[in-house]
Formats: sequence, C-alpha cells, structure tokens
Amino acid sequence: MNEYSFTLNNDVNIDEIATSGQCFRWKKVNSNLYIAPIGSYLLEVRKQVKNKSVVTIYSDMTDKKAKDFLLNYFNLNLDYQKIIDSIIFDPYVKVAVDKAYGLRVLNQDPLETIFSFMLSQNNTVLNVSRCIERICEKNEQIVLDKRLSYFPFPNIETLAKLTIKDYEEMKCGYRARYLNRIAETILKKKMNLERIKKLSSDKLRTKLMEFDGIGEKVADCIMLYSMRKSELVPMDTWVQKASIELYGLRKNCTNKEIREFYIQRFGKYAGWAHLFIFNHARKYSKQSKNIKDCFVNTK
DNA sequence: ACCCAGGAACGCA
DNA sequence: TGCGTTCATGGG
Repeated sequence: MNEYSFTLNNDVNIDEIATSGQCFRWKKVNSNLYIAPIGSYLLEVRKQVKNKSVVTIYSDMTDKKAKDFLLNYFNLNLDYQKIIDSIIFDPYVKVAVDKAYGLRVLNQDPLETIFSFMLSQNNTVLNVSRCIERICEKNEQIVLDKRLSYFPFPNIETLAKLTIKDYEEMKCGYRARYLNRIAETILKKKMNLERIKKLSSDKLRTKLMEFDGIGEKVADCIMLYSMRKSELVPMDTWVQKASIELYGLRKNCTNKEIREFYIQRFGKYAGWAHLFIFNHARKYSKQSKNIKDCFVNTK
C-alpha cells in the first residue's frame, strides 16, 4: 500500500465540494478532516492554515499514477481562476462564488455517478448517500489499518448480480428496478462508459435517456459531473425557481429555454455557473422568503 | 396527518 | 407536446 500526498490551494474547498450535492460519499470526520472512498481508493483531505489543505490517496499506484488520479478527480488541470472569471460578470454568480470560493465541478466515475443520480430523483441528498453506502456494503471491505477501512463502489459485475429485491432491501424505493436493469444492460451490452464520454452532449444525452429511470435532468448531471460536459445545465427545481426569480424568465418557460439562456449567458462553463447557483440557493434560501434575497450582496 | 426531497414514467387530452 | 398522477422512503 502506497500513500501519496500533495498540497491543495484555496481553489479546492472541500467543505463546499462535500456538501454541493454533486458527490455523495465525502464524510466530515472533524472540522479539519474529510474522507471518502473514490474509485477503488481512499482519499483524505486535511485542512491546513491559510486556506490550504493536503490531499492524501491510499492506493497501490505509483506516485505518478496517484497524482494523475487526483488531478483528474478534482479537475486540477483546469484553470480555476479563468473559469471563475468567465462567469462572475453575473452579479448573482459572483455572490455565490464569494461565499463558496474553491467549489468546483468534479470529474467522477461514470458508473457511480449514474447510480447516484438515478437515486437522486425525488429524493434528498442525505437519502441518496445512505443508499449508496448500503450498495457499497455489498462489496468487499478494504481494511488499511485499524483506523481506515472502507467499501469501494462496486464494479458492474457485482451491481448486475444484485436483484430488484436486493435494491429494495437497500431502501432504494421504486428506483430499485431501474438500478437493477441498468446494471444488467451495461454489463450485457459491454458498454464502455469511458469511451462514450467522447460523444457530443446531445448524442450522449439521447443514449443515456434510453435507460428507464434516466430523464433529461439526471442525464445532464451524469454528463456534467462524470463526463467533462462542463457546459451542461441540469434543470433541477432549484435552478428552475432561481432562474425565474433572478433572470426574469417567464414563469412557465420550458427547461430548454432555461438551459439555452444559461449556455448563451455563461458559455463553455455554464455548468459551473449552475453549480454555484444551485449550491447557494439550496444552502441559503431556506432562511429567506424568496431566492433572490439570498443572492443580494450582503457583504 | 401532511408536505417535500437535485424527477421520471405513464396515461390522457 | 403538455399536464396531472403516481411512485418508496425519510425527515420536518
């Protein structure tokens, strides 16, 4: 077992990432330590002084491969400041970025992301996390030492062996049959999720939506958070409400209209703008009557 | 008891 | 196309 670490700058904010609703397995151990099974490995992020933190990966990889894995997962090869600069002309996005600087779109495993967002329909983030954990517990536990053990997300063979009844027992509710069927189909057709990433967003969306249980919104989340489609804007209830309030879109406008408004306005990283708006609205609008109030710069 | 949660399938107009 | 209903489960 190898242990590889490096320092992260303030453009990786693990508090915000862990609670942003794009990933479901990061756990807060204490105010300075977050931990998550990612892929087959275990990751830790320890906060240091001055907005810096150290990420550690426990794996059997060489240092170079481990580094590449982390760069890839956190999207560290992207120019964070440049992306932020391209979207904070918008006053509402600017407020959201100021509150959550270091929040970033991750590049996650497609299979785990498909399962996560299938579970997310008509569900809470907390509940999705619990279902994912139960599914992972069907996998073999990896024990690093007395302090560190974890269940990696299962591979497709393991997922396909689980029956509808198994998924129901894991409290996946009516989504159980979707999960069972998609696992069986991916395995049977030998679908290579890494390869289909290269398709255009429109073709990929069509392909994903052929699966029962994946609609437009879930497809867009899968593509944004695990397939490098940074321009996509998933049409969730928060963004629908926020868009009407913030940008004065018609009350009965279609999702397509909202999505095109975002792409027109924010361009290649519209999905990032969306994540900041979603994150901010979800976290702060419970304490105010309307969404717009929490986007007004209160400094 | 009721309502909602990062929706989607289904039936019907 | 568009709109209303229904779908498990958990929490407020």
